[in-house]
Amino acid sequence: MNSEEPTLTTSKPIRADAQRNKNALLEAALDVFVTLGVDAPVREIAAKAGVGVGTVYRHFPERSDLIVAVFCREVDACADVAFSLEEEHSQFDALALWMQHYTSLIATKRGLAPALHSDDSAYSRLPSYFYERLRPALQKLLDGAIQAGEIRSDVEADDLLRAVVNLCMSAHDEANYVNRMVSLLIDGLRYKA
Amino acid sequence: MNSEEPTLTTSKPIRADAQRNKNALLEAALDVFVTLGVDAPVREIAAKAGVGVGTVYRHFPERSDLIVAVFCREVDACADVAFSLEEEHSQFDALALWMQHYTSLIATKRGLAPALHSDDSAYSRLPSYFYERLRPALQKLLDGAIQAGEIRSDVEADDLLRAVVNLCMSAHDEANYVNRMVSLLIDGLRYKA
DNA sequence: ACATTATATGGAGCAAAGTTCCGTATTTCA
DNA sequence: TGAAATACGGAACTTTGCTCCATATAATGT
Repeated sequence: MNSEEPTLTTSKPIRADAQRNKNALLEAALDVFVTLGVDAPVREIAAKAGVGVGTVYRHFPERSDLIVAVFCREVDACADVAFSLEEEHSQFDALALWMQHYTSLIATKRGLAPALHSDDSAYSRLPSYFYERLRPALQKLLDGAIQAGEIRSDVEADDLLRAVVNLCMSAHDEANYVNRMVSLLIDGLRYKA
Repeated sequence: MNSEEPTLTTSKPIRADAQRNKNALLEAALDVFVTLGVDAPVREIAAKAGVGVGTVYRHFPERSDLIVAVFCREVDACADVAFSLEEEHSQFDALALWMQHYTSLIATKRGLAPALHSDDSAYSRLPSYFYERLRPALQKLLDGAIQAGEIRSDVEADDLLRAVVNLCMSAHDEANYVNRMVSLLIDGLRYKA
């Protein structure tokens, strides 16, 4: 839905070049994380974004802040997809397609699932952001499908979100396994439609 | 059960001081891991064991080998406890006490649960060791309690082992929560004794 | 007991990666 | 256009995994 600076408490106007660099950094980081994993060196990301390391640390005081920012951005995008899917598909299809989309988010971004369960305080705000952003999106799809009589009504959004995270946690690189299990979950929703 | 050098393929006899240092290292590492976490610097462990870093790397070519060795040792100890408990308690009590012991193993050793689910190839041999060592121990206790008519008979050892790992994964530092859930699991076993 | 040899040790030093600092460059605004 | 505010780059510092090798220690045969 929204995409730009969410901070309504904008005390100071951000300089144009700073904003540009921040975006470039987020894009470069996503790219590098997918390729090299979240443990990729900061210098690598800085180089890919065409900035110096100093710039990275101005925007993201530490490594983990950059990781969190990238993940939050992806979570936002994933949540937003729910609304566009709902406009272009039947209730159930929208739900099924979203679950697929969500699953690939978790499966593709190595390090997201671990970060969600990390005891490192640097990642402590991730879980709440994650669930509070995605829960309403999925809930909306579930409600729609329930209203349409396409799925059962006793399923919690959180349970589904967690289930996928957990499945991906213990099944690295086994995309087929994960897809099979997620399909099974979705089919389970239709039981006693 | 066993405790000493398990390698039957002992090609060369190990020098006495080497063995001593290796043990000191394992002990120091466990200590440091519990205090500082598994990310503690190697130098710290070497210092605590009273050896140089070179010695650490002779015995454990890389950091992760030391971590794995420490965890395997703990797993061995935990499996062994099953037998002594069985001798001194009723079947059900032995089972309950062991589950408690096992739970604290997982909950206390930060980094064990994550390592079990890590996609880092350095930890790839941990999961199989873990389950293959603990499954028989728990199975024995379960069978005993089943024979005594104290618990139901349709529960898999693996399921219980995994359940505790998963519970601890998503509940850092919430010992109370974990204990409550594990108690619930154990009570569940008695349902329809 | 001692010499010989195989093995193990310690810790300086190297390399990689996170983070800081500050002189310089760019943007903003009047 | 000029001054003030802000941001930038990247050298340098720190931490940490790991290697190397001159030295020390244990095992073994005499």
